Amino acid sequence: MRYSKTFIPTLRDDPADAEITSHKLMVRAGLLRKAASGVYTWMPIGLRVLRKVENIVREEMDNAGCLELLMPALQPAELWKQSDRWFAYGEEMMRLVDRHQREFCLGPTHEELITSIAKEIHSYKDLPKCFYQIQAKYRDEIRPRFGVMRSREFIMKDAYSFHATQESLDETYQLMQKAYARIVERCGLSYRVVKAAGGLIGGAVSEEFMVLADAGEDVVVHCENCGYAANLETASSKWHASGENEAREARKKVHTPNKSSINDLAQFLDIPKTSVVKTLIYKTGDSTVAALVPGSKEINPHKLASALGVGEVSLFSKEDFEKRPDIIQGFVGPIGLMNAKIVADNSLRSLSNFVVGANEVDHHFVNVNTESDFSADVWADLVFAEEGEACIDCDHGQLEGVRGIEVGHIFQLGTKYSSKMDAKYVDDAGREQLFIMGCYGIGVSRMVAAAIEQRNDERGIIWPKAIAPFDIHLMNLTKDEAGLKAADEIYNQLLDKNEVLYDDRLLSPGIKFTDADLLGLPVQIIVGKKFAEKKMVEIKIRETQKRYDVEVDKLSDWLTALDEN
RNA sequence: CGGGAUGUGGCUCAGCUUGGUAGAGCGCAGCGUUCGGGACGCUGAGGCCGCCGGUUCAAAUCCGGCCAUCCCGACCA
Repeated sequence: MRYSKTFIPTLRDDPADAEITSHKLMVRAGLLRKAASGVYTWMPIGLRVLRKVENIVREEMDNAGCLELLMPALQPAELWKQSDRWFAYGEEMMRLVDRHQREFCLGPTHEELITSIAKEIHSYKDLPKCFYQIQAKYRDEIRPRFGVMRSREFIMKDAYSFHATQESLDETYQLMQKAYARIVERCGLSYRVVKAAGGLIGGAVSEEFMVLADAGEDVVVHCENCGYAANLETASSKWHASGENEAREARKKVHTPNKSSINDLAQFLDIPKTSVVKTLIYKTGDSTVAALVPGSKEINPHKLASALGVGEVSLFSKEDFEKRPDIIQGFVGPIGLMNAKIVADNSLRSLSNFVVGANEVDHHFVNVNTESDFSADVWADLVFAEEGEACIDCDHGQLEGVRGIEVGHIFQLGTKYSSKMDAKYVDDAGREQLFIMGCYGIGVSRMVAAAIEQRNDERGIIWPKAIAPFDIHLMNLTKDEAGLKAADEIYNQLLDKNEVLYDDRLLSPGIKFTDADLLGLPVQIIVGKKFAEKKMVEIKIRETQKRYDVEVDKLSDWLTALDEN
């Protein structure tokens, strides 16, 4: 492609509304333009990158035996009402009404639609089946952010598998896991696979593919020793509460004037923060939940929600406390608490003689012990794992935290959707059975941003070859006939084996160099003054900035050698 | 939705405190000189100062409302 014939509007300044590197570079290099918050145009050169990622994904899905189809983005409300997600999805769903007042949404995901299609699989003999599509998804994010990293319209590859048995699902799940690993590797990115929370999609087994980058919105907790890795939302650790093995003493109520914070209270009573147990009041639906965790640890609301088997919990607000005058903010405790489910962190089992609120202004109980003083309705791991704590799997490795960008997520769904939507096949005994399902998503547009986030320098983007918009950036710096002709010839030759961007513009060299580094194609070939003198061109490797002078005749050998290592 | 900030040619911004002629750099067009890391000179085009209303002889500037955009939190590919 001749530069003069394409359209790559590059910018000198960072756009004012971009915060992170990948977003700034995507706009500056002319890949992306904003239409509205979280809604973007993929410019010609950006689209080339997107298509390359799509094609890698497509190849790997096809190799894994998946079938590509294309479902509509526009979906009728009825389907979503069958699965109850018309309500559960809430504000995040883009909804619209047609001229006949029929309700629709723009699909945030396609479990319902694909399940309705899968109903045409009637026999176990036709299982398993895995379908996928690459298509725009719509989610009315509370806060779109960071360009296409978190946008409201984005390109996703979503796949859905249907099975007769759990074993079959396991097999496909493993296959998809391998395919996903290959996709991220082929895109040239370093990543980690982590245990994940199911979220709104649901399901018991779920893993995320995280591209490692400081600008990532997620924190990956991992163990260098055994390779354990999990999203901070679900990560667990081994840590020890103090006060184990102490002789249990009798509970006592003490006066603690204005000491409602953990810090103040620990100081006032002269005890470690681990011995103060905080009681946090949450609501979920109409019910009230009291969550007990050691004062030194942060509660993880995701874990609380899954311990309760609900989608979401929210902390009591001022208004909630006003409605429950029996719950006294700052002095809440499990003893004598009415009409609230008590969920306690597992660590409290090995903690004795701790402190809790007395449900009375300015009072706490000391020397509290589980079993003798109160009992929990649910025991669970409720706290965030922290850096430096011992690994839950191997016991002796230390946990570390790194930031990552979630580019893929795979789930085992079980019969969650097939049961709601009554999707069945007939088994070998002639009986109807619900499909067992899995689903597998890759953020294709996000992958592009993640790649830039991981690979850039102060000059611009450094594309991995597999997803670069072109392979070679050829530029002609000469103005004389001979140089022009030579550059044209080199361009035509290179086209046989490469995708070439040929900067044929009549501009000063500085502009061409700067644009080339900003665009970040892996290899630059420069036809300049050495051509007139010695019939030589210069090859520059974008990543290393290293330059090599090469005779024109040897150019193709050189490029072949470059490809091979 | 809560907290913070911003809106002025295509882009990045100044001007607003103290009301009175709309500015700079870059980009764009033309001419000339340059030509290996965003060259230079001259000339020129381009702006309902986010929108609506108010105050005033007079509003980019002061006041009110709305809208849009960005950042921090809950959401997630």
